[in-house]
Amino acid sequence: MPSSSRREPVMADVARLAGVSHQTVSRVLNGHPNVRAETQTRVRNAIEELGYHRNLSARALVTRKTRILGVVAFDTTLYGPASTLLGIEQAAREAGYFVSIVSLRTITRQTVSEALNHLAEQSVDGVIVIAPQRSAVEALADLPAQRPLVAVEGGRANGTPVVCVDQVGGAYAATRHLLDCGYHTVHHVAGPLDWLEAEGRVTGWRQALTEADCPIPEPYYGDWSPRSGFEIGLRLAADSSHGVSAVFVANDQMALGVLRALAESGLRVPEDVSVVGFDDVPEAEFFTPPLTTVRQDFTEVGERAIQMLLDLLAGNETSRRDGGAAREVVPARLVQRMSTVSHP
Amino acid sequence: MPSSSRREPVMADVARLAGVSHQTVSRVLNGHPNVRAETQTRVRNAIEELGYHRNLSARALVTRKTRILGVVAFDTTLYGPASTLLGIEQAAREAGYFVSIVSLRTITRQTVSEALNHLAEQSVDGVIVIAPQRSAVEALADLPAQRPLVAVEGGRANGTPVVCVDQVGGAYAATRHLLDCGYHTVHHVAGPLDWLEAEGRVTGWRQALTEADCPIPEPYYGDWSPRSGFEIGLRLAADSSHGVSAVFVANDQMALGVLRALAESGLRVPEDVSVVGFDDVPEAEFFTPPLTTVRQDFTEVGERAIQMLLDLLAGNETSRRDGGAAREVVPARLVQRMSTVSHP
DNA sequence: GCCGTGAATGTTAGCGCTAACAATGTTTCT
DNA sequence: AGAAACATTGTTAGCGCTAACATTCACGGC
Repeated sequence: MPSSSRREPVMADVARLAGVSHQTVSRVLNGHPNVRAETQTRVRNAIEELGYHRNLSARALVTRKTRILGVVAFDTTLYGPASTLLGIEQAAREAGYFVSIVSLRTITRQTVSEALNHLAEQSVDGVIVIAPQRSAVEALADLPAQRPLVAVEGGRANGTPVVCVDQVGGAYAATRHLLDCGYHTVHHVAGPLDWLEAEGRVTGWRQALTEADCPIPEPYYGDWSPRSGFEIGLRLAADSSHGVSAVFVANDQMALGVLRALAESGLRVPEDVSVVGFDDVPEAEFFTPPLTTVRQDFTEVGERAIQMLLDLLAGNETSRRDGGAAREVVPARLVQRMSTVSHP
Repeated sequence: MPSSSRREPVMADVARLAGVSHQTVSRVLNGHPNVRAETQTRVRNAIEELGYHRNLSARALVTRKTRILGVVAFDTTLYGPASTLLGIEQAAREAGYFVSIVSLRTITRQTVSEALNHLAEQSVDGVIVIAPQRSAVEALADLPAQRPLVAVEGGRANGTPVVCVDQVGGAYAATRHLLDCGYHTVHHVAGPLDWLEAEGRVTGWRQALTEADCPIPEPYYGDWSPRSGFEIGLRLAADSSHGVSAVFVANDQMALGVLRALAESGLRVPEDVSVVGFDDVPEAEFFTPPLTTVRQDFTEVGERAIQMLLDLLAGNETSRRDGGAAREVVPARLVQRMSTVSHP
């Protein structure tokens, strides 16, 4: 079987077959302008015939560009990060880049730094960090920024460009919606405060209450898990005698736990308590009852992050770390379902 | 700022600083045995001092190994694929490999083939395909297998090594559990039949019923989404007059829809109908009621897949496509919660 | 004391590609 | 017509690394 033992064809093989120099093959491959149409065809046919494809290592060695983008992500089993990652990967591939991922189990300065080193080893052309926690942001701030970098949900530490969802606006809309339902105030089940998303949602919630001149109850703090939502839900139920009747929960998973706790405590949603979540996971529509929540367009976030990173690469580092770092905000919008109802 | 304009250090720089040849540096880096301890230290110090790290493109060019593994995945926003991907990535990184992913929106022969081409362009050392659909398996079978490949949930088409969860056993356990609760038979809400997982679960369910000599009702077919579960749930509720009272649903998302539909139809779970799901997503514990389901250890699957692929790479293609392709089966286990109850 | 052995290091030759320059033809302008 | 411009192709020199071979030195057996 000679064909299987033959080595992969290289540019010189194509050149020989097409009767040109290897440089001409390179020119065809790279779309250089000054190649005769007839020569192009001959080269392309030879490429086709041999099943040739470029050796990217050799190319990267001389161009100093790997066309690999690195992504650092945290807890990719959650709907949000997973969707963002998907958007990133598809946009990157579309643009002719490869995506190398590093998933973190925990976010600390050290793990973030290790992840970036791992990607640096690979000489990625640029990095996207899905960095929802304050510690990640700090880790980024500390690190020498040798390489184009875009943060997703990352705050604006040290002038890193950022793409994020309008957490404040989404939370404001959720809270406003509950106030519009006729409640005197809205309780809040927040996420862990070292998460920027949690903080933004607290801010939006508080802002809506302040504007409407409502009392601002102490928020409850969960850890995003259904379990924490459940436990807080039990406390909410106990407190409901003294007026808990509208709750804005910082994510859908905790909202699920809250719903469950309220049900177990004999409270009906939305008749006794109205609940709003955040994320709009695919399941939210089928909770009991279907959850009114705030939709985030994660795919859009991923696409914009890649776009920003590509701009950075094209602009050859221009406008980076010049104090005027870009910040793109993707809007969030309320999706009304059945866990909220107008209240007399 | 001279330090910022200075180019990245290369092996020769390290060699100069350590007073050795570049080859000795290479030997230290690659753990060759015959280097004096004192020399090693000098080299390592020089590496440290310069912040040197190898240029992997140059290395790959000569070794013909990129140390990149490719992963082709489908719908990574689902809990299962996302978890598997996570396990794969972490195990690969542990082993000193990089992971390049390609996410597919749809699985067809063409998209799978394109994804593999994309990875081939990058000269990945090996590929893992998370290939839960029959069409993916067929696409793999068609493709020239130039490169070590492991399939996850992929059937055993054409002798590709496979890692998968014991779908049949899990479904059997779920069905058996419902029979043990005292039901005369168990209805099944299946996934789309071109998914191997759906097929395996149907098989396990049917097997348990056959063994117990129970009537085998026609399964309902959904598309994994909560919505399809909901719609089927409404039909189940309508049918419940003639005896639907135990349901095994092929995944937790559809089970959620079923629960919702039953509740809307005024049927209580588990008093009127018992329901078992499949997957054990983190939310399952907080459904209304908490869902009895079958847990799959996706992380384990990912780790084993990497292990298998590394073995393949180490064994230098041995034992590949020799008819005796490996097949590892990861057990699934029933998690009892509150959506099932013993029935008189 | 001489030689074989092996440990420790250095030297050389590419891997396959692109950038830079060189060498041709082919227009086009004056 | 001659020169200047341009289009088209070829030639050469590395990019930074590892494999293979070459060299040096120390040591033990005879």
